[in-house]
Amino acid sequence: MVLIRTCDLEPFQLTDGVPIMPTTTTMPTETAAQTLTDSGLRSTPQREVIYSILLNKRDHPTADEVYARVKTELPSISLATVYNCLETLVGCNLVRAVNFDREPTRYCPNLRPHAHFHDENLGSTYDIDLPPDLLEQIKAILPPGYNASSIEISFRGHTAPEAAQN
Amino acid sequence: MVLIRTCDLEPFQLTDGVPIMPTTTTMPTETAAQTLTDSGLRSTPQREVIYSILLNKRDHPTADEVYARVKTELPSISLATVYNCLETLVGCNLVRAVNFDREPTRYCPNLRPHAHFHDENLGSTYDIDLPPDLLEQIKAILPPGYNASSIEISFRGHTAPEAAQN
DNA sequence: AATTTATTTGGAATGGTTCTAATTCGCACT
DNA sequence: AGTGCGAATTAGAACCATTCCAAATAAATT
Ligand SMILES: [Mn+2]
Ligand SMILES: [Mn+2]
Ligand SMILES: [Zn+2]
Ligand SMILES: [Zn+2]
Repeated sequence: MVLIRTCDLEPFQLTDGVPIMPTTTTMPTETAAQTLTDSGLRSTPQREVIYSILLNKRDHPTADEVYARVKTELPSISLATVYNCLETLVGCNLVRAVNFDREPTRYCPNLRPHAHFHDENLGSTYDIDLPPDLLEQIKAILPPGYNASSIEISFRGHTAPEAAQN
Repeated sequence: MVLIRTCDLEPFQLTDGVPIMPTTTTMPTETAAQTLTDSGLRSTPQREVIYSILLNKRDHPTADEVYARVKTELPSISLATVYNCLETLVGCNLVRAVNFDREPTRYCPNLRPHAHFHDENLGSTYDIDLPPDLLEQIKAILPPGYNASSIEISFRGHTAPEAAQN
């Protein structure tokens, strides 16, 4: 894995030549470290590694799954720190928390407006891109006086085997 | 409160002259007892009272809130039974479980397709009716091979004081 | 280097929900 | 109406994802 930098601002990680970067509407203009310090927080190895783990495998892992993955890089990290870091990353809008019913919270670095599809057979979660016009239509069903700060759309169901997923 | 019966099939509860009934697209054709026995389950006082409590005050109560309300009618009921009954009512599609992030599950007797708005100030939850065509448009964003068995749409935000709620 | 403040850490606590095993109930069949 | 049997209720224990706590460590500031 190699760190590259585009525009002298954005450090992206290369794995097998595939650039890994946060999925934003526009190109990201800040590194995670920048976003953290901009929010008055410190850039720590734990936060950076956890963020990179979310970027590298976007399968919406739970805190436990993140814990298992980060331990290979930071063997002495604690589960409490994983929770703390994930909360911090969510707090500065680098990551989104995704919930399905009462299952453990999952974490997603995709910052574009998108819905989630949860395959009940596989337990897998997929991103479904949300057309901007549809998002507007959905917001439009709210009666006057209802001011939404966030919208969440989630599907449950099954995926056909031929719909090849990552 | 008076129990009335229309069509010799549907027992509705009258509170101050206002008929209380499940909110379905069409008029309900079965009583709760019917739906239960049709599902091979028994109609018990606990199940009936809990269902009537959900119909009478549609504020999306939690299991604890249902417990507090049902105790006035069935003082010896247990919290475990409240959970059991709610699960049973959800299982035979008389009631829907509604989740906001990791908050306690709430329960809703509105069976029409609708979204939920959660007021973060008041902690209140409101039903937002969902136009059928919009529901179709939302389903249409799924790639081929993704078969959704349920869709959930939830808003978080604040309501203006003049948007008078129940 | 010393001080200050933020972060990490292990372990305990929390709280909504589920599980367990005993009791009670509803219902079908005498 | 009484009996038997499976279903439902009950109290309390257990579960488990998450949060809290207080001590240790690390990062920034002086
Ligand atoms: Mn699942
Ligand atoms: Mn709330
Ligand atoms: Zn996602
Ligand atoms: Zn509802």
